[in-house]
Amino acid sequence: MLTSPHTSARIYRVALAVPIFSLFDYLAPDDAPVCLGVRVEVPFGKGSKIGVLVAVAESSTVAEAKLRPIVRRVDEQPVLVAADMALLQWVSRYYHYPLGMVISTALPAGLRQGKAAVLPRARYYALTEAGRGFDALLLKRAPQQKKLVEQLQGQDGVISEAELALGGSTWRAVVKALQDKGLLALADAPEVAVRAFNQQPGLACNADQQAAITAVTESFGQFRVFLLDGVTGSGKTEVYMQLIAVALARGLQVLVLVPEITLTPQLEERFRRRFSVNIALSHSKLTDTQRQTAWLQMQQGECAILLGTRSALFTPFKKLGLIILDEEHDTSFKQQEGLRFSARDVAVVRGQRVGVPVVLGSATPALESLYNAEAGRYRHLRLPKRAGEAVQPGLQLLDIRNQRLQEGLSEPLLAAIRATVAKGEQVLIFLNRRGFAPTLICHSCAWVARCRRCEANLVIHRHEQRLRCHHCGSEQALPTLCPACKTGVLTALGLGTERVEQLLGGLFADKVVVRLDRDTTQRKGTLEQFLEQINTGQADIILGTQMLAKGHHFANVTLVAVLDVDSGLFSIDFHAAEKLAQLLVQVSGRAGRADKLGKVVMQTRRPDHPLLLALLHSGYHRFAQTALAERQEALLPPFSYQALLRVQAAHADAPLQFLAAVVDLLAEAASPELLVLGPVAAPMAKRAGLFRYQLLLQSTDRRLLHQALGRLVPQMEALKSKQKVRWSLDVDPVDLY
DNA sequence: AGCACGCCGACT
DNA sequence: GTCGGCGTGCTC
Repeated sequence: MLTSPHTSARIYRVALAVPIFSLFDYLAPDDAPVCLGVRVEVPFGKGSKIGVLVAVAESSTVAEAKLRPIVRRVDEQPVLVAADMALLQWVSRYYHYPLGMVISTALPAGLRQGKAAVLPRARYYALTEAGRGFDALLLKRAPQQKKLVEQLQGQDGVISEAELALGGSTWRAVVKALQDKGLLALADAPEVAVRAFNQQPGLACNADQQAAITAVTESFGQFRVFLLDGVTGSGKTEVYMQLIAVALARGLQVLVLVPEITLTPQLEERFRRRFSVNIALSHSKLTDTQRQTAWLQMQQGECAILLGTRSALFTPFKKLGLIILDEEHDTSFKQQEGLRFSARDVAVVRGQRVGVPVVLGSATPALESLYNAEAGRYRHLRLPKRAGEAVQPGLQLLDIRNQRLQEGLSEPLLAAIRATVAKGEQVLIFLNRRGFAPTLICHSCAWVARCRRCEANLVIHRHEQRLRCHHCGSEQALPTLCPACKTGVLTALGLGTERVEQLLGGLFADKVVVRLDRDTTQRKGTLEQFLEQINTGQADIILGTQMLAKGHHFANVTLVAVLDVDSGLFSIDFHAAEKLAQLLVQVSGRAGRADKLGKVVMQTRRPDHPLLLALLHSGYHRFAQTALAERQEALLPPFSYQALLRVQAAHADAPLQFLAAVVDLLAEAASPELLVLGPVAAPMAKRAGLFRYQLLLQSTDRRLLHQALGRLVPQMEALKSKQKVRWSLDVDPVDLY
């Protein structure tokens, strides 16, 4: 026999969304032309699944009897072209995550399920031959028709229904009338619908902004990373918009990534006012259909700008020309479960592969970005001046040792609040802990309310009269009597936003106190309502958590208070200092807009702490230098590379057994350049009923680390002790918890 | 990840 | 007697 069935059959290699590090082989239909990147439906176990065809082979290592034919080919055209697929394959290798799972995070839900990859038909109109030569003055009695004809004559192109709708609600009648006159007709979709007509002129830029715009513009058409390092209010957004204008004028699409959904409406509004092109949005608050539409619009070139969060990074583009990533230091760009990718890092890789400039913007760049800029890998563009009249607010430390505190607020701070609201100005108070108090303790027997499933205390939510675990979500009614000794008085220990709100409400009874945290903004639209209330001056004191620090500008805030700086100073995670510094600077950026001088007060028991002093006296960049020097000394990232192996199991000893086996495996391929730290119990050793341990791998040689991981992953898959645990690998972790 | 099979508790 | 709990095993 010259050919065995094994080698004569054509094999499709298909990526499926299952947590297995291999492709699945199927018998290909022998007549069909091969087209990589199309979706196929394949039999899988009892049922069937949708996967993506990633390779074709002549033979398979899978036993012949196991091979089954595909059910059907879903797409005519690939949903992912070679370049998209290459990026996803890189992501799969770098994060050591199965390709099928990577693809599944890149595809919108509908496409994952096998729905047709078709856009709701968008219709376009263009002038007819007669229309192009028509004297528009003859339409002077129909001003809207005249306007449209002139507009289209001026730009010599097509216009979409969406674009027409921007011109007013009567567009259908206008189009109908012009069609009846033979001046306008349906047209084909344009190649790339990114014409920036009706673009509003940009604002005047200062020299620094202009230099940044010029530098990036000169890099169009080639890969280069720019770190746009500009203090709050220095006009980064204007730089983005002028760069977008350049891209649009060249018929290129732009990807804009922001860390949080709350930031998209503001940016979207500014973009829409400036550019009358189609802008697609992609973030988790949209429906699956909306996200899929955005995805297909970008892929097919129907939209010029995509504005989105982390997951929008994988959207395929027809003609990508520029990537902008705002607030690049923000850790929301790092996905914290499943495929733990950094949208910032992958954006840089994407820019490199496609050959386009990548702009990373921040007032407080991540230490690794500053390091990359210093090393010459990124071009450092500085915007040191605030645009307009605004003055950088003054940071000041308030030593609260030996001070009498009322619910965590010192007397000098209360006096400052009093003085500020008396002037009719607003106060922003920042406390990164929601709920009423983090601990409920019995005054007589010292019983503490603990979560049964986690190694954590339950948080008191007094308004709802509940105890809640902020780690697993379990909750119960707030007891009135100590469950242990049945006699003691239960006392609330510590500070949460709810408690501070209550104090302020009492002390400033004639003022409006607004609390902004996950508990008060749960319902859709409430955040927007609060922000509106604040911006129209109907709030005097604004109190809240993290969410206050991001992106919002409060024009009338002249005093910002940070209540618990110290909790950020003493952490086992070496990232904590950097995050605290960024937070303080970002928070301070919310104060002192326009003509009003702002002040930022930080309560601390460590007024001599070097980090606080560096930040206070020399600013963020000097702090960053100091912190980078410390990291270099300790060979921590960015001077080394890390991967964290997290393991959890229902049984207490299973994770350690597994990790002991992993350590043995690593020892076989021992290298002095590869540090194996651990295994240790996770900082929260039990969470949601599962016992957690971790192992940290570190090396100054990135290639070496990834080689070790590449060997380790299949070995871990083969371990017998694997069956009792769940493990996940976090490459470049930003959170060592 | 799903989705089966498979052996031990509280219910009609 | 069975409905169903989630342990573990497999998917080309």
